[in-house]
This record gives sequence, structure tokens and C-alpha cells, in this order.
Amino acid sequence: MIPNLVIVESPAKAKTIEKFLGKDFVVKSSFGHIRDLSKNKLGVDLKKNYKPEYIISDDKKKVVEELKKAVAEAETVWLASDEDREGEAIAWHLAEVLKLDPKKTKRIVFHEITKNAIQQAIQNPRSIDINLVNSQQARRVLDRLVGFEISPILWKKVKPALSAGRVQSVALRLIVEREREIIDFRSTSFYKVTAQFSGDTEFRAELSDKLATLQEAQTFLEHCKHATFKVAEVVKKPAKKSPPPPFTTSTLQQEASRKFGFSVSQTMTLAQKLYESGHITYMRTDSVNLSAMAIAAAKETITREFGEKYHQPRQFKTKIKGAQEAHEAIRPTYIDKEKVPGSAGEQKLYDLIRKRTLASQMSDAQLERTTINIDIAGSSYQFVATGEVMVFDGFLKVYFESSDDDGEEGAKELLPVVKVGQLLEPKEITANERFTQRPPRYTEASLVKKLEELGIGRPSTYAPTISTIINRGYVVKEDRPGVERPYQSLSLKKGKITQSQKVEVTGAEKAKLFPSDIGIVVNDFLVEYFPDIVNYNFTAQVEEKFDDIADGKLEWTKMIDEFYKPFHTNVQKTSKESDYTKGERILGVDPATGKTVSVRIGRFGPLVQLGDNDPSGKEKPQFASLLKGQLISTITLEDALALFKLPRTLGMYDNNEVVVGVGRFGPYIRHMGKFYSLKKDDNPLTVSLERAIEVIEEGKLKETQRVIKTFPENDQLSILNGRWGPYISLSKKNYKLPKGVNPANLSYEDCLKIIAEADTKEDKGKLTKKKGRTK
DNA sequence: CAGTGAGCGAGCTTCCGCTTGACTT
Repeated sequence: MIPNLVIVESPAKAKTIEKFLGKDFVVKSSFGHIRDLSKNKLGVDLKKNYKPEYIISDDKKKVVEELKKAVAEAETVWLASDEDREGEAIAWHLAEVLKLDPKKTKRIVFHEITKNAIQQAIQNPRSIDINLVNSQQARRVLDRLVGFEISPILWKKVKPALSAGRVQSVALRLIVEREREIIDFRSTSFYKVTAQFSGDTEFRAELSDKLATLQEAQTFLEHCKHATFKVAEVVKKPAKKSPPPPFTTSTLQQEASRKFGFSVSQTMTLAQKLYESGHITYMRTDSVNLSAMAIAAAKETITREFGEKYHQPRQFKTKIKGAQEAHEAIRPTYIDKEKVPGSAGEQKLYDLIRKRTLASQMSDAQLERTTINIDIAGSSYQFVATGEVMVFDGFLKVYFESSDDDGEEGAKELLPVVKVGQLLEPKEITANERFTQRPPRYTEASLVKKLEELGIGRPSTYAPTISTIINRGYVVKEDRPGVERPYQSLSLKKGKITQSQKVEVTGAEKAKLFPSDIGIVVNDFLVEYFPDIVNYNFTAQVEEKFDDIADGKLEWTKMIDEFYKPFHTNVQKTSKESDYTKGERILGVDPATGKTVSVRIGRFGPLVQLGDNDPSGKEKPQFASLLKGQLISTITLEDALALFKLPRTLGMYDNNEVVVGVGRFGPYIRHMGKFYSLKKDDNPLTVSLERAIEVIEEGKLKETQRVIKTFPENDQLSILNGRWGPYISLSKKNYKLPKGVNPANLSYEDCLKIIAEADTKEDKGKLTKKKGRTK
């Protein structure tokens, strides 16, 4: 007999809590939700007032069996899932599935995993809050109805296997609209004037206003030739900087991206490892709250390491709307631990979390900002120099928050001591042409930030949402090279003005999110036919209703009904409208043939078509695929026509033709019947014969390195080099090598053994999978 | 598996949030 059975959501949490509770308590984990709507059906009974049809999925059957066993032996069952609506629903599903007796079941919650918090929770049990459960059911059903009714329309109108949803479709919309802003952006130029002055040290000052034209800049420099420069004012102002709050999931993802270039999912994988090893608190949270224990521990570490004047206790409040705050902020479990074992990535992330947590409990940094205004005789402009001196570093001793804009500001300089009225001599004055900046493309992390601001998605879904829009082909994450841009530069030095044209590289992108043609077409379709769903406020609006349900002020089925009736009517109407949505654009007429040139989405992606569809089928139009980076919405007639020049013969190599073309897998080079893929930066329209030969030779070399070992006993068996390292290949089937094995040393028998072992393992896997399959 | 793009029809795809492994050619 077990006196007390506690059920929590995560096994790592179970392990920790068990330690706090003593031997009268057994703690088990539900591994999240134990049941959900059926995966392959709508799972919502529209005839029975939206009754959800819940199913225990295959991978949860074992967990449920084990929990059932434990419940049978338990005197009291404590449901200790999170306090938010998902957690409440988990508790309710557990109670339903495990058929828990209300008399011996207690619901408890705690926000922090400390002995105190848990014991207090045990002292204050309650029963399941069915209103909160119902708000979760409403959330779940609404998402299912939206996703499973709109997606099939996309299959019909655009392309099979596409998807739409309350969260992913807004994420896509943000990216598409940002791309449009960038496409429509017209940069204007202006002139930024800076002067290098020499006091007791040299310093830089900027002209108070930007100048609009080259003419104005020239006139100004001309004036400066003979002007005197006098210090008009010196202003010193104290300033302070306060530390940012400790990490939530989203801010951790942003900082790890800015500081280390981690992708959102990389960060989560590393954080998961740290959590499972007991080094940090839970990593999926929207709370900036720290437990009293953590605040005390931080105080101890800060005063010991830096002294008392670096310590300032702070309580942070969450500002994000829709935050559910079931957990603490992300912090080290033992903040005095400076380093933890683990991979390089884990250590970096731990260090970041630790420093951010410490900083949040440290003093403000004290600065002194100095501004020097310099009059120019005979001109209404002024030169302004600003400098910053740190008086006290405070939290900056351990942590500096990075920012998204990679602005050209640079470090603020230290200014020399100057007196009002003092005359200054400029060593050089330059006027450089600068350009207004287009809006930035989203990174994974800046998209997460935006979604969080809009209250869309949850800490557990940010990373999966990004994967979804990438996997559907709506969005690509990639680098793009910048382009060279000339700019004018004027310089006044020793009474002489020189003008020159310089060149800078602009617009280079690294790991940014770009919409694809499919993404643009799907977004435009959704914005036109389902404007309510992809409205940035949709989630916020339904969240208000979910809150009303949680407060017992609104029946959940009524809320769903009010949403579903008009929504479903719109779904049916939209589905009937026969216009195919292929994003078609007519580019114009081919001057050579007089035929129409158009672009649209075809069965295999975006294409350009030359000539109209002829119903008699006599004259077939020509087709060509668009290249990477080209968009239906922006491609020009000229670029489109160039695509028909492929495939083209580049020349001869080894007495054989070298041909470049674009196929199913992108641009390729064909030589002696073999295909070689072109690299990302190669353009098939402009690639040279020399470069093609390079690609061919590289491909041949790889081919020779691909085969590590072959066996005379069986020509179907070989050891090959693949994307993930060496593997065994037998008649087109592949097998992983055991760890730490040198592939060159493997004998024929060794290989057969590995294959036999893998095959029996696979059979077992198939069996268990089949057993669970209900359909 | 490499210059595809018609049309028919069967059978499939799809949501968001809670969790952790299994496994990748």
C-alpha cells in the first residue's frame, strides 16, 4: 500500500519532489497530457454540442497503465499538475481516465519547486476547477475546428498537405507582410556630417542635423573652411541602467540567438538537458518570478563575490498579456554553482542563465553622460559630441543584454575636459552619404518575440511553430549575400575639400526568415477569406472569452457555438468558390515569339509559363521552374524569359558536353551521364565552364570517398560515408554503425551481425507500433 | 531521382499544447 501518490507532469520534476516529501509519498509523472482529440478525425461531435472525443494515444498507453497500477495501491492521490488551464485539464483527464474517487483525490498546485512551497501546497488541497478545465476544452476545440476546417480548403485550392491554424498562420502573416514592407521600401539618402576635434585628446562630434543633398553638404563644408568653432555648452547628467528581469522561454531564446547564434530549437534542446540534469528550473515558462529561496541565494552569492553594494533585491512583474505563470523564471537551481558539467553548448547556456539571474538581483549601473555643443560661426547648425563614463558598473559587472539592431553606434567615447567659450580646431570634417534603412527581416528569435507580444502561442510551442511553417514550405531560413552600393563621400582637411565615391556592402542576411511563393499565396488566401482568424488580435479576443469561461461567466459550448456557426458558413462558402489560387501573374509578352509570359504555382512549385494553354492541345506551352530567391510577386519579365535558356551547354570537358539545367532537386551540371548539384551560391544562368568543372571534380572526389569498404563476398554490401558519417548499406537498405567502431576494421561477418541485430530490433519496433494502432 | 506541369480518382494530408525519447542516410 502507498499512503500517498503524487502525479506531476514531468519526470524530472517528479524526481526532485520525491526528495522533498519523504517515504510516505510516491511521485509519478503523466508526461504531459495523457489523452487528446483523435489525430485523424475531427474529434469533435458537431451534433452533440461539440462533445470532444478523447483518445489515449499509443505512446501514452504505457504511462496510463502504470498510473492505474499505482492508483490501485494508493490511499490518497494528489494531482499536482501546473496551475494554468492546461495543467487543470491534465488533472481532470487523469481523474477521468484513472477513475479517481473524489473522496481520496486531492488537487494541489505550486509555482516553485521548493520544499516549503510543496509542503504548503499539501496543506491546502482543493478540488478540480471544472470551469478552468472547460476553458481548456474550448481552447482545444476551437484550435481543432480552425485547423481541420481551413487546412482542407488549402489542399483543394492551393496544394495538398498544407496547413493553417490560429498560431502558425499569424506567424506566416508576420513574415509575409514584413517581406512586402521590404519590397515596397524605397531608400532615400542623406548626408551625415562628423568632425574630428582635438582637445587634450581627440574626439568625434556629429552635426545636429542631417543634410539632404550633396549640394548642401558641399556648401556646408565650404562654409567650414573659414569658420571658427567654439564650445557653447557642456552638460553633465547622471544616468542609470537597470538590469533586465531573469529569463523566460522567449527571452532566453532571443539572447541565446543574439549572443551565440543558437536556433530556437537548439536552445530548447540544451535547456532541456540542463533541466533534466537538475541544473536549472523548468525551461518552458512565461514568468519572471523568482522564489524567495532563489532571491536569498542570489543575495548570498552576490555579496560574497562582489560585495554588498552590488546587491539590490528585485521582484519582477510579467507584462506579457496572456501569461499564465505556472512556473518560476528560468534560473540555476544552485546559483553558487559557477560551472556545470556537460557539452560546450550546455555550459554556455548555463553561464548565460546564471549571469542573467544574478544580474537581476544586482544594483543599477551608474553613468555620467556628457554632451558638448559646439557653435559654428555663421551657421545655425551645431556639432554635438556625446560621451559616457561609467561611475559604478553594478549589474554590468556580470551581464550585458544584447539588442536586435546591429546599429553602427559603437561604444560611446570618453570626452576630454573642455571649457565653455573655448575655441576648437577640427582636424577633419567628413560628410558621408547614408541611406534610410529598410525594416529588418525576422530571425527565429525575433519572430518569437513578436508572437509573444501579440499573446500568440505558448512557451512550449514557439520552437514547434517555427518548424511547422518551415516544414510546410511557407518559409525558408537562410543566408543571403549583400549587394554593393556606391556612396558619395566628402572630406575637408587642411582647408581642402575632396570628393570621392566609395562602396559599401548592404543588405547581407544571416539565418533570416524569408517567405516562399507558397507561403505568400497561402497567406494572401487566408487574409482574403479568413481575415478574422489571421487578425493579429484574434487570439487576444478569444483569450478574453476563455477567461470568462474560467470565471464561470460563460458556457464553453456556447462560446464555441457563437464562433463556429459563422465560421463554418464561411468555410463552406469559400470551399465552393471555384477560383483556383495559384497566385498567377501575367508578366507580359515575349518580344521574340509574341507569346504571353505568366508565373504561378504549379504542381512542383513556382513556374514560369510561355504561351497560353491551348484547349485543342496542338500547341503546348513551355514551362520552367523559378530559381531559389525568385518570387512570383517580384520576378521581372526579363528574368522570367532567361529561365527558358536552360538547359544550356557550357562547353566541352574531357571531350564531353557540360550541360547546366534545373531539375527536380534544383540546379545541376550534367556530364557524361552523371548529375552534379550546383552549390547554393551558383547561378545556373551565369555559371562558367570553369566553375562547372570544379563542381564536377568535387563531385567525383566525393564519390570516391563515399565508399569506405566493399566486400568480395557480397557486392550488394558496402560501408559508405553519408551525411551523418559512415553507415552500412545492403541492397539499398541502410544501417547505423555502433558507437566507437572504426568502419575500416569491420569484417564481412561484423557487418552481417550489425544488420541482423538491427533487423530484429526493427521487427520488435514494428510489432509494438502495430499493436497500438487502433485504426 | 534530374528539361515534370493533363486529368481522373483513391486515399492521404491538417490544429495547439502538455511532455519525453527514438532516430535520422
